[in-house]
Amino acid sequence: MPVTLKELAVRARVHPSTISRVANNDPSLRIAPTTRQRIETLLRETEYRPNGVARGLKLRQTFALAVVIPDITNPFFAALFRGVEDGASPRGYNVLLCNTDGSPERQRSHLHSLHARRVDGVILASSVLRDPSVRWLRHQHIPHVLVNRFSDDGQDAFVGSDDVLGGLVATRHLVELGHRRIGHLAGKLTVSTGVLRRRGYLGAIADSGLPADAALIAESGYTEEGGARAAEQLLSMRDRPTAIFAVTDMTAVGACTVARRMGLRIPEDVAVVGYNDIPLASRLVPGLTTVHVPIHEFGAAAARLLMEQIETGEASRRRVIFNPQLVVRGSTVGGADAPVNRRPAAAFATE
Amino acid sequence: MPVTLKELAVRARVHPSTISRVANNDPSLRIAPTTRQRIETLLRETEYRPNGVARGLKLRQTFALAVVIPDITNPFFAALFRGVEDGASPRGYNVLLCNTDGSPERQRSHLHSLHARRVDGVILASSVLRDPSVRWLRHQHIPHVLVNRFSDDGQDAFVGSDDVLGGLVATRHLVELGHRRIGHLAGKLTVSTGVLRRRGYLGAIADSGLPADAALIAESGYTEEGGARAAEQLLSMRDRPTAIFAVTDMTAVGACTVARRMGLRIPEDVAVVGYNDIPLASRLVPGLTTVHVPIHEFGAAAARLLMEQIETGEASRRRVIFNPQLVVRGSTVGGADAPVNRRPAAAFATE
DNA sequence: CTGAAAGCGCTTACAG
DNA sequence: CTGAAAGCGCTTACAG
Repeated sequence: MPVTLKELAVRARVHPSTISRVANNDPSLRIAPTTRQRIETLLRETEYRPNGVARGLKLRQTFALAVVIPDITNPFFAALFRGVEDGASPRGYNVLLCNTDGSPERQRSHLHSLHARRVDGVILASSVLRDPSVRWLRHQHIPHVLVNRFSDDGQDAFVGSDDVLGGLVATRHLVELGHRRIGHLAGKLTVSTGVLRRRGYLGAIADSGLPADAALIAESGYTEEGGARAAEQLLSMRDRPTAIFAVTDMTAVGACTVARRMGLRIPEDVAVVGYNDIPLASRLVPGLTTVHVPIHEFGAAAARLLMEQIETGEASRRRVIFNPQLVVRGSTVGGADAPVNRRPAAAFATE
Repeated sequence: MPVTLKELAVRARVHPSTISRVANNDPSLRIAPTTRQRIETLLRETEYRPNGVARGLKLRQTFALAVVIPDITNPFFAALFRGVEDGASPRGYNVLLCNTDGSPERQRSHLHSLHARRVDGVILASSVLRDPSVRWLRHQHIPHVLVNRFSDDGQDAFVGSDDVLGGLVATRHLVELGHRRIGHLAGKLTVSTGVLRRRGYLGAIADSGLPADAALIAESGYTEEGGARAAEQLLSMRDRPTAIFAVTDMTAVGACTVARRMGLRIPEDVAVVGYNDIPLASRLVPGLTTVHVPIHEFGAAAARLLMEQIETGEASRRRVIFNPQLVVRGSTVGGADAPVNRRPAAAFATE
């Protein structure tokens, strides 16, 4: 059992409160230098560290944050988590990690458990539109920040990218390469990224004067498997698309696998664009053209926004929106994977 | 502010302890059915959930575990974490995640912080041999399990693979393919996996009757960059190796990148074997031959071993050692990546 | 059958 | 200059 204030008090022949004050460097404490000396030595000898649980009960602050995501084995969320920890850890917070696998029920149950644990705040990257769990967070006055996906527009602190713009530049890139039939592996209409990236796609098609064709949109969800399934559907059409914009890199990976299995060459027979620029994207052969977003920065910015709420005690609706940037690789332009590695330009943040 | 026992007691006109007993389904409680009814309704209406911090203080159990790893963006550790959470979450534990980036100082500081927080136990995957932090965990009687790497042989609960055997089968595979000069990207001698996999490599070389050549061993550490650097050194030799066994998949990835940049074909000019079989390994082109270990199971087994210690209150030195299994892909055998093997990997990843 | 009390280990406003 | 007390929100052995 670690040493307690009470035990130290006995050994130093002072009151426990005095030990506490010395340990916490209470500036209002006037104390005989010799007594302070004695206590400080004792503190060092015993390596005293206040019991965080008792401290948390008294102070009503646990210095624990939580990150709730679909799945940490997706590289996107791993990078996001690092951003959060790198932002929060230097300021004394520890971070809990909860995976939902996209299940609203698991999300709900995790949030209840985190609330019972009195975490100081929650970063949520798994929300859907009009998410009951997010509304519950607001109702409970639990400091929270949504990342990547929002729930009710403008109602919560949020960090993400301009998904309409991202969908637009991705699709416009394909238009400019001369593609006339461009398919879209679409996210769900219940998720903000799904709705907005699709809107960007449709906008670019409209701008280009190409005919809109609903048959070119296949809902893939956000999994590699879903991407494979939806791509198979598009690529089996009589008049199949020569290019595909996928709502995420993982769905794009599924599409590439299927294309290859169908004997189609990338990019000659079908060009593919993803979204997020996860580390995997540049390692594929050919490299995956994708919309770069600063994932690590998402996490760090979310941590900042969250700690700000915790420290001021006020809920915030601040939004940090990063500018997405197209990164061209071999999956759309043959030879773009030249050995010389191109670095994505720094993204611009608006706060 | 969430509702407390005291407030509920006032509303139900009973003593707080009675509410607590009803909420916890205390079997020794004899209570008038009508009173119980009244209390249960109140509990439901208010969605009462006991304050976990207060509960933790009283019960001396926080139902929080911690996972300490070098870096969650390494797919190996992401899969490991999932295993832990999947094992611990159904039993009511939440899991904290701490990244050390391989720094002993960060590891130490994280462990101190976790101890102050009174986590019920720690799963540590970043230990070195004779690790002072691990000794500190033992000294503090903090339930802990080491994963993948051990510190002092047999002194702690441990989950891992037979690293000597793994190094042996990987290297023997290259010998059997006819390679006579086989290089090794070696882990550090301060880390158990580094020492043991190297021992397996040396054993296979000795068994085959090939001459041992110290120049064929280059220390890479465990990063992709380290792998690239060390591989460049080996592949620049006059009498360069025709095959390389890398201590982990990530270092193997670094080696492949360098080989390609030097104009060497894989596997024709240089064959490469990794270790761990991270999800990335099967997606590379060519696929990476590697030593498969059940990463998710590592995490789940570690969680089991840890919860066992927590629940019995006794430290354990139990060891769970998995058998490594060679997986042959295109990085050592041309054509091993035949399309027929190329099902999309089972993916539960969402973005 | 239910209540009153002690105590987990802290912090801090108040006394003296 | 330091101590004594209250209280954060629970649980549980003990009383009645």
